[in-house]
Parts: sequence; structure tokens; C-alpha cells
Amino acid sequence: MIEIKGDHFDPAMIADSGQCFRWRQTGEDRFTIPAFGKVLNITQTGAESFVADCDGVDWENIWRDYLDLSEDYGRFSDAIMTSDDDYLKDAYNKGCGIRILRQDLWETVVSFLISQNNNIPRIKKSIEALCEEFGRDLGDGIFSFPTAEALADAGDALSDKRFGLGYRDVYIRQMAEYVRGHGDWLAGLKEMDRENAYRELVRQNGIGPKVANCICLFGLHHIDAFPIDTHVRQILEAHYPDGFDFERYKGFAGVVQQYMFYAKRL
DNA sequence: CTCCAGGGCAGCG
DNA sequence: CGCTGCCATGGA
Repeated sequence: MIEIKGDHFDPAMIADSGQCFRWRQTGEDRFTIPAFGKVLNITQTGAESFVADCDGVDWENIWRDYLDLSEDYGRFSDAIMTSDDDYLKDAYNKGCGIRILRQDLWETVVSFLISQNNNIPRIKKSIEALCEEFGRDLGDGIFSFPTAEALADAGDALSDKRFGLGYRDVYIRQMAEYVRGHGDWLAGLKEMDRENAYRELVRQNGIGPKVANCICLFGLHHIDAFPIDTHVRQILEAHYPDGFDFERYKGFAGVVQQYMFYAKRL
């Protein structure tokens, strides 16, 4: 057990933010978080105080970074709340506890391949089914996210109806086989800047502009990436008819995007 | 029944 | 370039 302090940090908002699909609320103020082959249970004990069921080593080496608690989100809120963008200010007030997680890249790639033309409950069901079938048993009914090798070995089994992948099964299989055959591809992406990573990602079958931007934002932590999905497109059309000024939030447009996405889906 | 969901692709012009 | 039809699936 370790005690934590965290401003601009609300696990309930993050769990429902659409950036991660495996967080589960397991109590009044308790969340169970599988990542990197481990499981963290975090319980809110006050406005900005929490307890986590890990030791100090894992906290410093894994979870603090994963939860992005080293980043100062005050600078984002300041920029937004001192602007004259009333729609964004309202969105920020609704989603102010969101942080952009530093998730595992491979898990992010597969998760957002599944996300295309899909809805969040179905995405979650597909991912859990894949974890149960091809992941490692971590106890308490929780399984690790399957490796590229495991999904490549799965082959045609990915087309099984219980995974609910639909036509996306081909994308997952091709991606898993590619990563298995190119062991340094994921590591190479992490070395690239956003534009080069984006260009490399969209070369893959099944990864278009939106999915590539989600991988850049959630898997590579390029927080200036701005994925435009069906929700965000509707927001931009409804509230920014003369165009959205990306320059205004240069450097953290992806954080802005998350506030808007969360607020709309409430 | 149709429409929608954190889209992408191939086939047009 | 942009536009259109199609791609599985399940819930509303």
C-alpha cells in the first residue's frame, strides 16, 4: 500500500474517457487497472488523495509514469480557462480529471484497430475476450493483454464470433504478424517525432488518419495529436463552424480533444 | 426496419 | 485530390 496525491486526476473520468478500455470500477471509489502485465488497485480517499496497492518501487517505476502524474496539467487548464472559448471551458470543467495515460504501445495499436467504426462497449468486450483467450492469467479473473506473438499464433481463431471483431480480424492478424516479424518496429516508433510516427503508422493496413492519431496520442504520448472521430467531427461542426484554431492550443491539442470528447459523451 | 458506433479501403471521376 | 459504397456486429 502506498499513499498518493494527485491533482487533475479523477479515475472515474479516465475510466470513461475512451482512451483506455480495460479499467474497471470495483468499488465505491475503487478502480482496478491492468497494464504492463500487472494489476493496480487504486482507491480514492479524499479530494486529491488516493491509496494504491503496490510498493514504492512499482509506483515509481511503472504506475506514476503510466498515470502521467508527473505532468503539470495546471498549465493546460490555465490556457483553456483564460481563453474566450466558452464551449471548451465548459468541456474542461466536465472532464478536468482526465490525464493522458502513457499506455503500452502494442496494446494501444490493437485497441484502436478494433475501435474503428465501432462503439466503446463493443470495443471493451472484444478486448476482454482476446485477453482471456490469449493473455496470461494474472489472478482475480484478470488477464494480461496478449502479446503480438500470441495474436499472430492465434491465426484464423481471431475470426471466431466470440471476439466480435467483424472485418477487423484481418487488420489484427496482419498487424500481429508484422510486429512478430519486425521485432524493432514498435521501439522504432517510439524514437520518431509525431509526424514520422504518423506516416509510418498509416502505412499499415487498417490504420488510417484517425487511428494513427489515436496511437500517436495514447500510445506514443504525442499530446499534440488531434484524432477526429465521429464525435469530435460533430463537435467541430456544431461549435466551430468557422474552423477550429489548432494554433491556439499548439503542443497540447490532444488534451483539449479529450476534454471535448468526454464532455460530449456524458 | 433503419441508424449508429473513437473508420478505412478500393474504386471511381 | 474528393466522393461513394462497402465492410461485420450488436444495441438503440
